[in-house]
Amino acid sequence: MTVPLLDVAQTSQTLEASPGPAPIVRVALDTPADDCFDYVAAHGVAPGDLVVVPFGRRSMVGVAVEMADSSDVPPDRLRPVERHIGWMPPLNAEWMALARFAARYYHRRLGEVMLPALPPSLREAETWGRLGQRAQSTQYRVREGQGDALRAAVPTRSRTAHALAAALAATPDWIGLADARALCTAAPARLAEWEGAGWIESSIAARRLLDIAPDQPPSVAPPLHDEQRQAVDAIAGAEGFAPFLLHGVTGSGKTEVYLHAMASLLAADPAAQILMLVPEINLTPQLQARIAARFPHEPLAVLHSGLADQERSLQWLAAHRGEARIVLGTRMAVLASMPHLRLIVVDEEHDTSYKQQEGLRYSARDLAVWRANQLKIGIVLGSATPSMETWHRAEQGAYRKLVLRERAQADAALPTVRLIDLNHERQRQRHLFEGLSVPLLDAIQQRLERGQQSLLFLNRRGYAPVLACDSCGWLSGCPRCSAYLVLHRPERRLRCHHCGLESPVPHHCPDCGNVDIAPLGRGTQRIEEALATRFPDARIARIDADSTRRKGTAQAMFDEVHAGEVDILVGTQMVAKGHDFQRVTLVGIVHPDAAMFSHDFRAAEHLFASLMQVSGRAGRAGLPGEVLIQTRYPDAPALQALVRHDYDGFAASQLRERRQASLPPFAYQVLVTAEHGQLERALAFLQAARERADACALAPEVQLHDPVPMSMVRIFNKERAQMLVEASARPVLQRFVSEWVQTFGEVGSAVKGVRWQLEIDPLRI
DNA sequence: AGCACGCCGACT
DNA sequence: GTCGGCGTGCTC
Repeated sequence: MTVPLLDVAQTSQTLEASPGPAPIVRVALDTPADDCFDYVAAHGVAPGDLVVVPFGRRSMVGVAVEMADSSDVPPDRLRPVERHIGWMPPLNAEWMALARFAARYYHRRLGEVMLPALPPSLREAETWGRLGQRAQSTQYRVREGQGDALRAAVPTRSRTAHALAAALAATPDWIGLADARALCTAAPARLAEWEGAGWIESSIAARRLLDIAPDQPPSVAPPLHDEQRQAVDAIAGAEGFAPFLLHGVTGSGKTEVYLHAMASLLAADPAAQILMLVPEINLTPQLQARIAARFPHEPLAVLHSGLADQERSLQWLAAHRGEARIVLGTRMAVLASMPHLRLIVVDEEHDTSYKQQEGLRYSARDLAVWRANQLKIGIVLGSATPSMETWHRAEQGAYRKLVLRERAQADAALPTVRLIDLNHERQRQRHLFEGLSVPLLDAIQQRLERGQQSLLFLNRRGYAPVLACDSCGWLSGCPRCSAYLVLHRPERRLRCHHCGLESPVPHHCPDCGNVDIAPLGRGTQRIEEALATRFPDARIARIDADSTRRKGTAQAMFDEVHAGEVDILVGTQMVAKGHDFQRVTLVGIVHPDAAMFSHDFRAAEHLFASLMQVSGRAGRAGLPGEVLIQTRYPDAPALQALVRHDYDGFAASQLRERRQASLPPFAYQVLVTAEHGQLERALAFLQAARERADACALAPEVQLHDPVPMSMVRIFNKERAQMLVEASARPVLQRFVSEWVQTFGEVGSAVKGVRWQLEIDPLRI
């Protein structure tokens, strides 16, 4: 079959021919000035379309939100839409409702949510053309005015045809690949007939359809154990909004549950799309491979910030047009347009990466839950250590709890967790070797002798966190931040991990001239070096943000570990997530104590989660695993709970404390941060804002704490202060904040030059 | 947020 | 006499 390609110009022309007056269009633009701006609509502009409009003296891309007959803006000030994207199906009402919710909830303008949610090439009108050419090649377009005829011709009793009809009813002019697939499997003859009748213009999509059914069989799904089976049945059998917490230790086979549930859904509904979120880019390649192997016939799109602009846009468009049946991505993917979304999976739901820490500070996990509720579909939140928020909701019955108690491989038991009491070690006159205790070193030695792997975890990259002068007490502080410059020995540089400042390592103390300046404390580089000294024959690898800076090195290093080419692996948080190291039988946690002194009430929760996660790397394939934790605080509840593998008990005690102290999830919080060259000004801004709060309606029901300097008070020469606002009910807090932020403009006039930000549901305080 | 206009100090 | 500092104000 020869397939005609559409060109973009032709498509735009056909669209412009469509009738209808609708003189005004409201457009969302990425500016804090307002939610929408009114324009005189061009022919064919419809809600959900991307448009280019004049704004001030430049042009901007915006989203046409709705049509209107009139505007509050005087007619002589209304300007016309310059052009609109011709070839992209409009964003649907559900997507716009999601954006609207996020804008309201996070107190941002509509356009500030909508436009950053689009891939970069769509936000820039200059790149529309090229993208259009490429994107055009994968879709069908229903000829103008033929939608009804096509609908009428769809055989009504076929389930796939129903899906097609529904899709056509939603967006009459466009058929995505998923619908075309349905058509082809349901009625290939009919498709040819319709094409013959000139109702559809087909493009390369047809060829892609043939490509998509490749020869290779799907990878064999391993048999499920009972708990997995029950979980899959529950998820697959659920109707309407169905939130699940899948609680299972590392290695209990959560991913298999996801894959089986996905398989069941994809089979049941030929148009269905599934969204799967993972915390980090690093985790996408291996999961992508696993999904592609299991579902070789299903188009899979991947969305994360590591993709080149054009590629990301094409992946996004595949999701948007319903072509991609599975979308795998990081937090940004929660805002992807997916017209046939039927199931959401949030893996490692407790992971703090789901919270965007700049710009629109959204929680992808929370938005995912909202989205599932909006669409009345299922959502699975998976974790070995659920967040207290999620756990609490599950305990309350708002989420259905699915538990995987056993490890999937019957021969893989939970690892033995032992605490190495450093106080005790010292009493026995046993000295640490570069921060490594005798029992830990012995355990590593044993693994080397047995040909097994060891993993050492510490959450500090670099060689040493600070350089110190012995004689005068000088410390290598960052001139721009209230942080120390970290020594990176291989590179012979001092680096600030907060502002990026770099300087060469000084040969003598800049204050007193003393040449005896020494690194204080230990990071991954120093531990790597120490191990190399102690175990000269061992093959040692270090995985952290420094060693994997170059693209692709992380994957290559993980591959080496998997291939058994490494004896000892040293790493940060990066090694804790997602990777199944089959031959690691020892996990050593070098220095967990810093977290015990944090002011953050979530520190214990996060410590427990990260230690539990890294512990899970030990002992997976029939070899018993051991976890050794060096600590000076062996009585810490998080460590004691870890020894007992007792998440439930730990969570119960955490929640008890939180309830007593009225902390989340028993209270709701908003953090206001202010930034200025002088701390006093930042504090003054917050104080002024606080004084305005009394005039707001719900002020008596919220608690405003004192403005205080942030714990990292200075970054890049900006002093930062914060003020915490709390209430016992979310709606109260939301309504209060909505009213209160409107006074911030006046506050800004009173205390000038201060940059402020609102963070809803802050994670770190 | 951008990006203008607008009104006061050091330079050819 | 101009270049440029960022204070104030607007964008349909």
